[in-house]
Amino acid sequence: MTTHTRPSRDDGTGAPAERRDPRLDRSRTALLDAAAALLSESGIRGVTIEAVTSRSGVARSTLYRHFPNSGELLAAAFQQLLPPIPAPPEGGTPRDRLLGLVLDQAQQIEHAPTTAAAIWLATSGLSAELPADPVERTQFAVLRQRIIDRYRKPFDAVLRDCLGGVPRVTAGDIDLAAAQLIGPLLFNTMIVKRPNDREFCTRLVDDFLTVHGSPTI
Amino acid sequence: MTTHTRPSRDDGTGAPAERRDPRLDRSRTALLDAAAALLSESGIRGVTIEAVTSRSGVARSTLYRHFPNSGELLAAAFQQLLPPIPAPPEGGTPRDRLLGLVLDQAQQIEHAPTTAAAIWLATSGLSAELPADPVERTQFAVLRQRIIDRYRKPFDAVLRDCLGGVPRVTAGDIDLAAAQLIGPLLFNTMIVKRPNDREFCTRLVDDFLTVHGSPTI
Amino acid sequence: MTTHTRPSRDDGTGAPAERRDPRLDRSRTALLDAAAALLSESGIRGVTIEAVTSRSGVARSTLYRHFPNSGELLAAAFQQLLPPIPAPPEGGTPRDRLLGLVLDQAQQIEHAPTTAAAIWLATSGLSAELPADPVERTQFAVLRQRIIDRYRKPFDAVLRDCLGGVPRVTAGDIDLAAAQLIGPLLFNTMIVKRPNDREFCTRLVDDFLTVHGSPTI
Amino acid sequence: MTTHTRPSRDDGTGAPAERRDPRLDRSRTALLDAAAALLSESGIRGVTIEAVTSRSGVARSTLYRHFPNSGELLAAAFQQLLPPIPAPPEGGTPRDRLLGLVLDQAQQIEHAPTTAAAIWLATSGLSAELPADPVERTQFAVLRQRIIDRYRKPFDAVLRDCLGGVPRVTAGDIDLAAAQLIGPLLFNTMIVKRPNDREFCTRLVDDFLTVHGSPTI
DNA sequence: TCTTAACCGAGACGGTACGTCGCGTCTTTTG
DNA sequence: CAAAAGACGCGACGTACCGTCTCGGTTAAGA
Repeated sequence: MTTHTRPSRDDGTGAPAERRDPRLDRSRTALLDAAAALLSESGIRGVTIEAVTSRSGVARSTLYRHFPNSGELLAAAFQQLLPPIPAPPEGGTPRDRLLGLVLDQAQQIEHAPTTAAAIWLATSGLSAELPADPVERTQFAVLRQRIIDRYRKPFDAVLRDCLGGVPRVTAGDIDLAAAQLIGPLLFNTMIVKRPNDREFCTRLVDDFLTVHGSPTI
Repeated sequence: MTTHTRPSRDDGTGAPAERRDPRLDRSRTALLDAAAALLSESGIRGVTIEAVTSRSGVARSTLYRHFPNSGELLAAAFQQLLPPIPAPPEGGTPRDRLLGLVLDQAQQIEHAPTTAAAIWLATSGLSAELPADPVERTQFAVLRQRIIDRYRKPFDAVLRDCLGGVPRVTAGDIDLAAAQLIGPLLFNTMIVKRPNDREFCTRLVDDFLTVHGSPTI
Repeated sequence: MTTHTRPSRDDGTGAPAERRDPRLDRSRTALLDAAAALLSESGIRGVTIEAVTSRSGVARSTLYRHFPNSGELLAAAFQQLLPPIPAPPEGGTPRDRLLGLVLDQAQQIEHAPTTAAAIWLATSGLSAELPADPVERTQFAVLRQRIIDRYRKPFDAVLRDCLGGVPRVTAGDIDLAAAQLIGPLLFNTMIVKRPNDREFCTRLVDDFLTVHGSPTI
Repeated sequence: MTTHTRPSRDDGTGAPAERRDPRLDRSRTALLDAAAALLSESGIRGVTIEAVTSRSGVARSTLYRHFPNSGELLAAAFQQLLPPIPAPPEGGTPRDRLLGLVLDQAQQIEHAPTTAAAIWLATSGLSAELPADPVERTQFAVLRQRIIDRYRKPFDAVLRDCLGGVPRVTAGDIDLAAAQLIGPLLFNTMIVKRPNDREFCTRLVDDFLTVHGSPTI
């Protein structure tokens, strides 16, 4: 089990971590470590309150002081397991960079926790009630944003770069590109259970460029 | 609540329904009706063994004679709720037909039970153990196939038709088309929570044709 | 630990015990045995749901099918421990019989479970909310009645006998006698923590007879 | 809610209250006020550590500096709520004075906190472990003494007075009188849940005098 | 007057017990 | 003899208090 997010005082709320009771961090870290370990070992079903508390040595009541329910705990555990967003490929032709990007994403989708998190988020939205208040940044919401960023961020960089010559690259352009390039990977993985091999990815990129590629790229 | 699948003796196992105790059908139908009703009323979380039995008046033990566990019951309930696969659009230019197809799918993804089922299937694959035996055609497997068909079948018809002039339309071609046209819809719905409006769908189809459209179409 | 109430199908509700699932009796008996044992070993505080279930091997949920809460369980455990109402003394002069009666009661009050039960009942009336519905014969109510009977029954027999010549012995007479003869014992035990020795009891009886004794007795 | 005991520096330990940090008194008073208020509002069950601290604004740790556990706090709260011992009736015939006394006590037993305290004390003796060390004058012990005094003191005064002519009135005589006159009231209240009306009290006194009354009284 | 030690609020922490819900297995009784 | 009825063991949930503890911040008392 490898945890990708370094332990941090920041609890994802963006609040400045001025002076806090250090015990809060201690117990929170212990909880997240245990939860993440259980998650990667036994899957979603393994992340029970009982298992997490007994493994971490943290008391039940303390757990509930950090997370309002088991869903939030799971969301936090997923965050713990998400690998950092890979740096977008920098050198080479625009085609190379786009291809690198798509291959990166394909690999991430292969990576269990990432997809699991994405799908779990979607499921939760259907089966359970979401926290309505958008202000309250729950772990659930944080996780959602991280998942989106994971798809979105690399495109921001590369596309903004590749289409640099073009006056305006709107957000809509990027959204469309992400949908067209990542969506098919998702479809393969989720629905038809087919692997995203290099050939498939190349095809996606080339088709994309056929349509959107300005002569300059 | 509307049930889309007519009550049938066929339990999805493909077994010939020759001579069976009629009581078996009675209780099975009652269970499925109750489960489907609960599913559409209260969502996945509402489909509990207790709720289904008490609502259907069928005994617990009888339920377990039909479904090995609550997951299978849920899968069956989803099937009950899935609308029939829409007939692929027939008239018009290939572009019109493709667009009709994509709009259909966009609408289906909007339709809660369908997406819910798809996502739940994906989640289950992650969190729970799947029935390993591929021979045993569980309701789970049946549901998976129906979901796939739902995406795949219409493309079979339309593409095979549109590209009729071309010597070979391989299965791979169809898979690619489905991935490129449906994947983005899925991405929008699941990840970024954006609606699939008509403009977006049109764009997908046009881009697809720009690349794959032979002069004939 | 000795249990004074024989195991019985009757659960105190007075319902005829026609044909019942024998498992109900099995688990109920196991629960009551465990609870009574814990009660006599560790006192009221020892009768926790956890302790009772783990000791009896009966599941939590089963316990709650028999007793709506831990209070009712405790009440039932007390019943289990109450010794049977002693047969009122029969031979001898009225004075002898009354004295025997009072000595009996003094001894009972010495007997921990009986007093504990009585006092616990009183406490519950103060600290917790009693089941309001008098129809619903909870274990709590049953226990209360048994405690009252324990004081009242022997007097019924003896007084009715002693004052036999007198045309009417009203319920009020018996109530008064019980209060005057048992009350002081209670006072000694509860408030001033003094023992009820033979001398004290004799004194009570003699004083009582001085006042109420007709020439005939 | 009326508190019968004036706020005092004396914490019942008998220690001389020479020079003390005034903050100690401040927090102690706040705690007792809150505890007494909660007790009279919500009964014994309402006097929790959390409720008392949050209501009084006193910190948990401060509370535990004053009271070793929640039982002691409750005992102190009871003391706070006990009305002062009523002055024994002075004028009139001995019979009048005795009757006044008994009616007073009957009324006190009606008064919730007093009985509650008495019964709670009795219960605690059964269910929990008492502080073994007799030297340490806990609030618990103090409360016990106050409850006893409450029954005993008035009798001391009246009986010593009434039987003044008689050479010796022993402590035993007074104990007996208290038991015979108060015990029945207790019995009525605790066991048979019957009210102590004036007729009953009169009867008790008259019977008592029939036996113990010298010709002079 | 200025320290400095006691006292304080706030509340995190490990525990124990509660009462609830859902599962999948099983027995008993009935139509 | 199969279906209903539902008891049963199990395991997880979220809540409520307890008594201990660690924090800094204030404040009264002695230098």
